[in-house]
Amino acid sequence: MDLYTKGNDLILKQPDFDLDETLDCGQAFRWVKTAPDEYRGFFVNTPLTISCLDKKDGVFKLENTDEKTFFEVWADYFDLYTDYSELKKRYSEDKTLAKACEYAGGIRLLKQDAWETLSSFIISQNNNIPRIKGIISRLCVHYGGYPTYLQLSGETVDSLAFLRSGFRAKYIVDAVEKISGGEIDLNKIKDLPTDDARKELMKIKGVGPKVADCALLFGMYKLDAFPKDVWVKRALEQWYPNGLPDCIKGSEGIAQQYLFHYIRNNS
DNA sequence: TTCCAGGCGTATC
DNA sequence: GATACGCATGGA
Repeated sequence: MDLYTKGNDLILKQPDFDLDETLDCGQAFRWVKTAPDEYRGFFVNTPLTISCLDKKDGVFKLENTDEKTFFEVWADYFDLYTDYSELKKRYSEDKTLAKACEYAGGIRLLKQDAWETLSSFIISQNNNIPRIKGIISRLCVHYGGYPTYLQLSGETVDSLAFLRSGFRAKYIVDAVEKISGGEIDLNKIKDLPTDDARKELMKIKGVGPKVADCALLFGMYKLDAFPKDVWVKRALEQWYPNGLPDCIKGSEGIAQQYLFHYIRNNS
């Protein structure tokens, strides 16, 4: 990571970072492509416009932010303190992962907000990415930003009908009730071992193993969480009938991102 | 029209 | 514990 100021812009030099592969690969749903190699989005409600000036050298322009916010928010969000070259080198001991890392070497894990991630992936179940984005967009337009669980407390299945989220509305309501009521504490869950944290999250209706693992991985940075959606299940059947390779141990979740993206775009 | 989507709750064995 | 089925919505 190398950050400097040029006029009114922040310039970031960062290898192993591709905007399309990272911001539009199904781990976050609120980044909007505003031009080729340019996205606008948020960490919760902190805005950023980011564009790539030089793909080969990994040069990015950050607008609508400042240096203080970069170090408080974005450096962590984009996981810039992790060496992805090193990670990919380790993953590439496995032949399939080597191909997946080569296919989309600019994927990074986004370290997102726990509540936004949990609620977004509740909405994601048995749903496709364009429609997930639509539901979350309607939610944010309605509240003028991504709503906290406190803002949502008091909403009902009927009052959330404008989302057109189908059967998922009742799950959102249950998550809001349990979290705003104190029955579930996301900050405490963050500090639990992954298996215990998963059990806690699954007390919420509509949160099963897959949604829980997405919240654990993307929202609580539990790297050993390994969400198994329909695509990853296909990848496991096709490439790993005898189990996952040892070279991903300790950061299974990041390897999962490469596999998810690879099989989704090559089948 | 039918099938599918970053699944899960419920019923049944 | 495993398996089968329904579920809201909308795009292909």
